[in-house]
Amino acid sequence: MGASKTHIFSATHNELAHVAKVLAHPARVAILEYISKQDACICNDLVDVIGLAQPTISQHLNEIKKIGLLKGTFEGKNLCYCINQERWEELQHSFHLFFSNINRNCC
Amino acid sequence: MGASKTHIFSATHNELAHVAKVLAHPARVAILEYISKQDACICNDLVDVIGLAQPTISQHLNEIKKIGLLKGTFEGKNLCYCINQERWEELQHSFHLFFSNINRNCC
DNA sequence: AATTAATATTGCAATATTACGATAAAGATA
DNA sequence: TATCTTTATCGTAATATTGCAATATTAATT
Repeated sequence: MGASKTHIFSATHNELAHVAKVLAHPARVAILEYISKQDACICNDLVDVIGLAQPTISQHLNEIKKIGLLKGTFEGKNLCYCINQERWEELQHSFHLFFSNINRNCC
Repeated sequence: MGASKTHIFSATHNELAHVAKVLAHPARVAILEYISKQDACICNDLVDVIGLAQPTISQHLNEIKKIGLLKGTFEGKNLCYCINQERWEELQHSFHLFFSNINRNCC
């Protein structure tokens, strides 16, 4: 087999897993941290900052974009993007919720 | 190629990615949520609760165990385990830190 | 010691991810 | 229009993950 059986899990569980998957690569963690700490939009220094080839960075950025964490313009040469703060806080909340639900009386 | 270039990233980034990878599968999210909400230790109902074959559950549990999220006894028939609360809070803090660092003045 | 009931490991097939060279596409500038 | 600069896509090889059947292991019970 090899494909995850997503249909047997709840939407909430699938969504958290889907987002976690994007954070499950150090390059994407590094990219997100770098962008989120910038004062202005990002243009083209990620390849130098991260240290992976340009196509690889482009693919990682696309994964991040797919879960809605980036906003800005993505057309042609003058692209300019940054963190989508609303989505960021949404995901922050999802992880907070997940980690909040723990029972204290156990072994 | 195909292998992540972990050596070019910081320990912090690698660690967060490593933990996120464990959360990057709905079965493991479901398992963690189920265990964390139990009043007592877990014995053997996970296969029924989750709906995957016993070897698959065992493998997922092992992934969770590897990042230190489970504590208890894991020997033979009478195994009995639950969430390692200290580690849980440690990871909670890591994700909180990651999501806290965002700059507000952007596009 | 044999049986039973539970989890762990092995082996394998299917699928997904990672990375990058080559190339394409888009837009600014000469 | 030709050129330059930058990002996106394609193609491909290497590696990792997912899932389960078969089997092994473990320890309690008979």
